[in-house]
Amino acid sequence: MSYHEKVYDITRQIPVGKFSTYGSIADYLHLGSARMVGWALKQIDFMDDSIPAHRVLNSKGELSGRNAFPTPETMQVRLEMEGIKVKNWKVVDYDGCYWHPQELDEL
DNA sequence: ACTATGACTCGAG
DNA sequence: CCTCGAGCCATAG
Repeated sequence: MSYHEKVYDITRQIPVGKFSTYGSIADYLHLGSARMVGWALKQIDFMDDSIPAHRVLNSKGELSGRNAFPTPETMQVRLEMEGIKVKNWKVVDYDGCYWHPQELDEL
């Protein structure tokens, strides 16, 4: 299983109304670099739109990948539809919506 | 083999 | 809030 698939696998498991970050995913999968997560995610839009890539943000809760979507607003609109408030390209309630893949092991 | 480029991150100023 | 530098590593040319 390539690391892209692992990234997609984790991304698909992010709960609705929550978001995760490149760093936490890279850390959970032991990729050694958050850049790899971002790289893997940008490959998605043209191969599988069932992956909620909009729920993966940078360490500050900012929508750094908005430009890779059809329109920059797509990412924010999807997040707000799921209940995550976004202001000036960043999550308002960071601590309240943050989700770490580590929680998969605690179930 | 080498360089440049990221949906990145963290600390310092 | 913003800028820099360093560390990161798969991919593209």
